[in-house]
Amino acid sequence: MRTDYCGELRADDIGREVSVCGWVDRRREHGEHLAFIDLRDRTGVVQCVVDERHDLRSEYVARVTGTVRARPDGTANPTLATGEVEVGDCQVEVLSAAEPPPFPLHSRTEVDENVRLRYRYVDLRGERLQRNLSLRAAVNSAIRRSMEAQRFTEVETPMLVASTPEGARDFVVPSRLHPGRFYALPQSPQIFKQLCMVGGIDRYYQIARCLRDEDLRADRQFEFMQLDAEASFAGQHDVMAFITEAVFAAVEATTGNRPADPITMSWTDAMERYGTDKPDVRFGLELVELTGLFEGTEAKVFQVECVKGINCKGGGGSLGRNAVDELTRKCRQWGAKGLAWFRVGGNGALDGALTKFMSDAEQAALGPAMGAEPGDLLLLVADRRQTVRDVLGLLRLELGRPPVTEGGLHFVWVTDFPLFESIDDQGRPISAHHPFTMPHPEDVGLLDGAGEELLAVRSQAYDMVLNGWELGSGSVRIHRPDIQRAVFRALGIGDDEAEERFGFLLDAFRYGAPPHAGFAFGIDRLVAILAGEENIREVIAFPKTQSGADPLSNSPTPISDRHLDELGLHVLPPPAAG
RNA sequence: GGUCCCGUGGUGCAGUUUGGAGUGCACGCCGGCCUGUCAAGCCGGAGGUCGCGGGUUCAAAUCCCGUCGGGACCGCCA
Repeated sequence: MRTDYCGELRADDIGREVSVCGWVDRRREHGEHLAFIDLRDRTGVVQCVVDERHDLRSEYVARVTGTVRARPDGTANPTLATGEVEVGDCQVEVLSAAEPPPFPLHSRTEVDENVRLRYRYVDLRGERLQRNLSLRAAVNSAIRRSMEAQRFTEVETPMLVASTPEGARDFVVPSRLHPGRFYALPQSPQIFKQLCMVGGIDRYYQIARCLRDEDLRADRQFEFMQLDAEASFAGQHDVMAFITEAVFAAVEATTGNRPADPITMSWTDAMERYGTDKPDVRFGLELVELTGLFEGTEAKVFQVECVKGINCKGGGGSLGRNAVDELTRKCRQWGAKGLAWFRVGGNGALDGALTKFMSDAEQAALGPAMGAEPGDLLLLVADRRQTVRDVLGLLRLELGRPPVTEGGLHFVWVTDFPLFESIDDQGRPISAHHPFTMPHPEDVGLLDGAGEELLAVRSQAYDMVLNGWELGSGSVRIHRPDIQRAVFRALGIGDDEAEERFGFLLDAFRYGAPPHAGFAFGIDRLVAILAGEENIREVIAFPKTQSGADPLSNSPTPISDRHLDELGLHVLPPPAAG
């Protein structure tokens, strides 16, 4: 049916008789007979010169047979890859007529996403999604090649698994053969890949679909793809090297360049300097520690556990009172009591509502501590340390985060995460990762502590961050029963509970578990950044909206009573409004 | 669970602040003219429940309340 792709015809092809197939991208008619038809397929467009009358309209599907020829002098189109040639003496065969598209396919107008999703099959024809999906395919392919070159074996793990109470909310699937019982769709292949290690697979990988029933965001869908990997007889640095190699192979395959080596930063450093565990190091505006400067201060707002600030360079002039009020409002929404701000005057003196509560020494020290120059705006938050970090971390992004397409690719490995993220009401620690994460070897002794002391225990867990996006995380897993017992004891998990929740994994470890470590990273996010998209929906063929619906297929839908009966399910009426 | 933004012919917008006839722009669509265009050009035309419901008013796209849909974010995502 077809001899060539539209977008691949070149001067070399002049004189050849070709058949091309595709969609009518655009037509330009001149009188009753002559028309220029731009025929489009996934490779691009080629101009076809049609001399007979044809009813060819936008998005008609056609097969055109003709002779490739040079365009007449002065009519070549240098903006087009096929611009030196055209297909002449065309015979046209309409393969499908088409209604006018529900929205323009070219990228000059940003069409409402709901409309694009309802007609996703039309949207997919556009240059943007064609480019993004082929980039995605190239990333997947490069990752597979890289993992295989590093002697990882691809293993497929089940989609219907046992529900576990930890972590994200599960999607559940009712069992027909076991009424009243449910499978869960996997949040990740975590348990299975560790079982693979016990099973001697040695190095496992999978480009795995993972599902979590949590609220959607620009960087989160219900279902997403991860490069999931685990290696036996390997530690943190081995795994970081494997993953860096796979990610860099994907970047190189799609951009042609190998990125700069990742920097490594401890979790504590990331939190103190960037206010987040996923630092975007493309820009400055780092958090400055000011707690010591305000020690013994008279100013009540600064008599707190922690004071930190951001120097918004030049913000004294560029940000007016309304803008600063808006920032204050946001800081309150993020959990701060307020935002203290000072404009730096021409002589370096500070101007702000709080100066009257501060000593001369404090006023004199604040500017130099923050590297202030005339015209800067100093933004301070005082509160519990965790609140200060969180709020200033968000404020920093608000003030300076560049668009995804700017600033290059800055990879960061964040290491030495705490083993426990916080202490609950009963004084028990809450796992930061999962309870099989190996503590830092220097901190194993601290596991016998209690309460707040446990928060000092570091773990051998590590995240890969790219331009402020958390690409993924991994850890060294506990394979020694004594350490596992100590962690469970710290978490307040008794033997019976451990058996009930994680029994089959613990059983497996009794039969010869190699030391192992692993990682998983989100392919959607990596592809989005490489594609210059702020939103992973732009790199997913059929994504869901923020409310978890698919405007194309109308999922989720009700199911029939007969179907429910078969599953032994009864649907309650929705809770009454009000 | 919460905060904020958006909803006007097929598409993108203006109009909403300060209520006064569905007013306007660009693209697309339909018809006509046009033999070297390429975002073709020129002429003409069609196309509207201003998301939906209620309220205020002589009068609502515009003000108020509610609701639905979309988006960004907080919570949530071990």
